[in-house]
Order: sequence, then C-alpha cells, then structure tokens
Amino acid sequence: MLTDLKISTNHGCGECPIRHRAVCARCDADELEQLDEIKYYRSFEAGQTVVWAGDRMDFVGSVVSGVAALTQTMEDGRTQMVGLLLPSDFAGRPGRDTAAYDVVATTDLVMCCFRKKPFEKMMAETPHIAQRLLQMTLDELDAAREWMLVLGRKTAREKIASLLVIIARRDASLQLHGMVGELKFTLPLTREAMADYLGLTLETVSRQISALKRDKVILLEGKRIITIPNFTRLLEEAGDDNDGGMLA
Amino acid sequence: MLTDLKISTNHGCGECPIRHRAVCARCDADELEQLDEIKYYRSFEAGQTVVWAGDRMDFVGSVVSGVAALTQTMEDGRTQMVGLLLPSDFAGRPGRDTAAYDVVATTDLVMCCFRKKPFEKMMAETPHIAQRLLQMTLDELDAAREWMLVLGRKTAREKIASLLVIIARRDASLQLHGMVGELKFTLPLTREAMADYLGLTLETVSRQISALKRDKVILLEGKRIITIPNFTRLLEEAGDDNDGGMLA
DNA sequence: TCGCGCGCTTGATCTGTGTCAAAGTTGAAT
DNA sequence: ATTCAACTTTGACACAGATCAAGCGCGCGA
Repeated sequence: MLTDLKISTNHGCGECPIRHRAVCARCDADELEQLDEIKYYRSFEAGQTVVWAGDRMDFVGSVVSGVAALTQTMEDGRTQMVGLLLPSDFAGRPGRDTAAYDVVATTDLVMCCFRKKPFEKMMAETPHIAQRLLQMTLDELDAAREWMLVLGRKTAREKIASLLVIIARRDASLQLHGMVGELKFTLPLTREAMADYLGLTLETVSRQISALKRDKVILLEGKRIITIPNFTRLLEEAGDDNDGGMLA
Repeated sequence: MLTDLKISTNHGCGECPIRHRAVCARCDADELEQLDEIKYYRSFEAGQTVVWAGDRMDFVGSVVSGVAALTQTMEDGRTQMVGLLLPSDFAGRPGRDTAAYDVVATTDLVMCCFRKKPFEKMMAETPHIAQRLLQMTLDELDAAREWMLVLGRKTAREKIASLLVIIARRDASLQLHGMVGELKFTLPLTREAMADYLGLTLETVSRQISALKRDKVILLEGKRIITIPNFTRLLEEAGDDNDGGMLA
C-alpha cells in the first residue's frame, strides 16, 4: 500500500495524517500499483544538500520523515529559506527539469521519490493526479503568501511566534489531541535556520526566544524542546488572531 | 475566439503575449466553445475592491487590462501585498469557495471571469485545463518565493530595484524589443502600494526612488513614467545578477 | 576525565528604516 | 483661473534589529 506520497489517493482515511493538506479521494488500485513501480527511497543526513538550485532534478517526491528546507542564496551569501518541508510535504516541479532552489536536509531525512519522466506520463494519463497536485500547489502558494506577510510586516517577536505556531500545528505528535492544553514539541531547526526562514539574524532569534521564555509564552527544556502552555497566547503574540477556527 | 484567458489553449501563438507564463498547447475547438459559454467580463475603477478576504468567491478569472493587487491585512492595519496581477494573470482558487486575500484594483481594471461551478466541471472533464492551471500555479509559487527573498533579505534600495525589474519585464509595450536599449514604462502603482508590496513605508519608497534618480539608475518624467537607461545596471542594483538569461 | 568545538546566549554599539511633521506638486472639479 | 484633495517629497529624530565581540554549556571523542 502506498501511503508515503499523499499524492496518491488513499482509500479510507485511517492512514492519512489529519493535515489540512491531506485531502483524500477515492482509491484506485491500478493507480497505486503504477506509482509503486516507479517509487524508491532516498536518505540524507542532517546538513546534506538534496539538490542545488539550477541543477537537473529528475525526480519528484515527498518527505517521509525529517525536515528539509528550500533556500535561495544571493551571491554575497545572504540566504532566505522559502519553504519548509515537513513529513508528507511534496517537493518537485512536474514539467520543469531544473530545481529552482537548494533543497537541504535540516535533520536526518527520508524521502519517497519518483522518477520524473514516468511520473509525468502517469500524470498525463491520470487526471486525478494533476488535480490533486494542483490542490497541493495552491496550498503551498497560500503558505508562501502567508509567509510574505510575516517577512514584510511582522516584528521579530511576532516572527518567532509565527514560526512556533506553524511547527506546533504540524508536529505529528500533536495531531491527535488538537491545539488545546499544554503542547510540547522539538524544534527541528537550528537558530541559524530559523533566522534564515524569518529574515533575521541568529542573534535576534536567540534574544527573542529568550524574551518569550522570560514572558512565560514558551517553556524551554534544553535548547530545542519547547512547551506552549497557552496556544491562544502564542497566537496573539504572532499577531495571528482571527484564526479561521484552526484552534479546535 | 477566446484569448482573454490564457488557460485556454490557443491555436497558433500569434495572439499569445510572449510571456513566460503563456505556454501554448494544441487548440481544442470544443473546449473553447465551452469556455466561451460561461465567460463574462467585469470592470472596476481604480481603488475598488474586487473581493474581500474570507468572502464567498464564486468565480475565477484573469486580468484583461489594468492591475490588481492581492493584499493581506492584520487587525492593526498593517498590510502586505502578496501578489500583483498584471494582464493575463489568473485569479481564483478552483476547489475553494472563499477568497484568501483581498483583491483590489490599483488601476482601472477589466477582468474576464468564469463562474466557478461550471469552470470546475470543465476542469474535471478536460485534463488539459488542470494541467495548464498547475503550471500557472507553479509559476505563481516561484514568483511568491522569489518575493520572499526580496522581503526577507534585501535592502530598501534593492527592493525598489527588484520591483522595477518585475514591472519592466512584464510591461506589454516592452515585450517586442526585449530588454535592451532604453526602456520606458508607466508605474501602475502609487508609492503606498509599492510600500505595501515591498514591506516598507511610503516615505522610504519615496526616498529610495529619489536616490535611484539622483544616481542615474532611473529617469523620471512626472512621478509615474520611468525610463531605465541601462537595464543591466538596474539588475545589479536589485542584487539580481546571475539572471538565467532573461536579458535577451 | 578532560578538552574541544559547535551551537547558543548575552552585551555594547551602530545603522537603516520607521515615525512624525511640514511643505511641495499635480490634476480634477468648481 | 482657483481651490482642493490626493499624492509625493523632504527633514529631523527615534528605535528595532544588525553587527561585532565575548563567553557559556553541552555532547563527543580521546
């Protein structure tokens, strides 16, 4: 059974992580078999680069476990993370043959990959897949645009809070009990990676995390394990009130 | 003949603006007729809101003439433009029924619209359209991510230069002679709209435009008509060197 | 057990951009 | 022609976050 790639249409939702990106449709056995034939796995260690911007990228795939970052770099070295790939997220560009950004493993990483050619052939034959991919891409676009607001208009403190909200929402261990009560999760990013995502320096990230700790918005065990005693409070800190009911 | 919406597959490229988004495929007469039946036009005056974020949006469409902005606003009034819709750009979210952002006409605007229901029905029946829409959405995603680098890591001067590059590239009057020689175009945005797009204040926008004028990177006639004597120079100012050959 | 290095924190200072304020320009309506 | 409002420019000053610099702490290999 092919559950690694959420492009595939899963039969019955038991195996779909309850994420807003995972919209399930009817199961088509032939389709699954076809996908199974061309899929394979790749593993990466933390810090390894999966592909370089501009390089040929002859596969598409999704994250099985771990975290990857999409980053863009200017010649003088300034870098901006433009996407964070958590488990079940899709990477790749059907129809293009080069990567637009660097893809870097920020933790140990396993990806489920498909050679691009056969994948595209399947896409042409199976309308479902293009439609599913369109929905996923629209979600990505929404996320990117939400992040534009973060980058363009939020203060450093709001930026940190916004990042914590995103990670808390997506952390697998939290999917079950929803966003109520005490939430605890592990930050899958270094302070530097956070800075690159937020358009800040790592010093500012560090200071703001200290400030949020001081103000009891978050609790820290070590440097990476975070507890959110009051998620609503965190949302306020993110400037993200009217939240479309994602709280429940 | 349906040329307003570049979703439709045009037969022969004579009528396609030579834009990177306009990838032409085979023409399908039935398809065009179907689209024609459900399309209609809407006009807006500069400043009018096309849809409000969160409102029901029961159409999709594309810009025929004029410019529209997608904007997000926080409760305290901070706003960020998250997309700029120039002629031939697509707006709308097949599969969703509410708008994610405000859509505002920044100039007088004409849109070519399709009621969403029949459009979605067609999409389900005509694989071509979903695939075409996927390509367009991937382009949008690339543009949004490029903009994340602008917002997160560029200086005010680089931001202004980056915006001018984008507008110069897309300005219809320039499509013919490419990006060489003197380029002249009209800014379709107020200083405030530019500020909202760039994550700056309007004062900073004004100062940086004055500085670019002083340094002869741009020439101004009035406040809106801009001449670029040397496009390569502008690219350098944007921090956008290695440019993937878009110069030719 | 020690020491070394990497990731992180904290402090002092600097600077780019925001804020507040005033005045200039332009085009459209009277 | 005059006036008015919207848009823009410019100046003075303030401040959030960057930069430069030092030191901490924890895990890992010797």
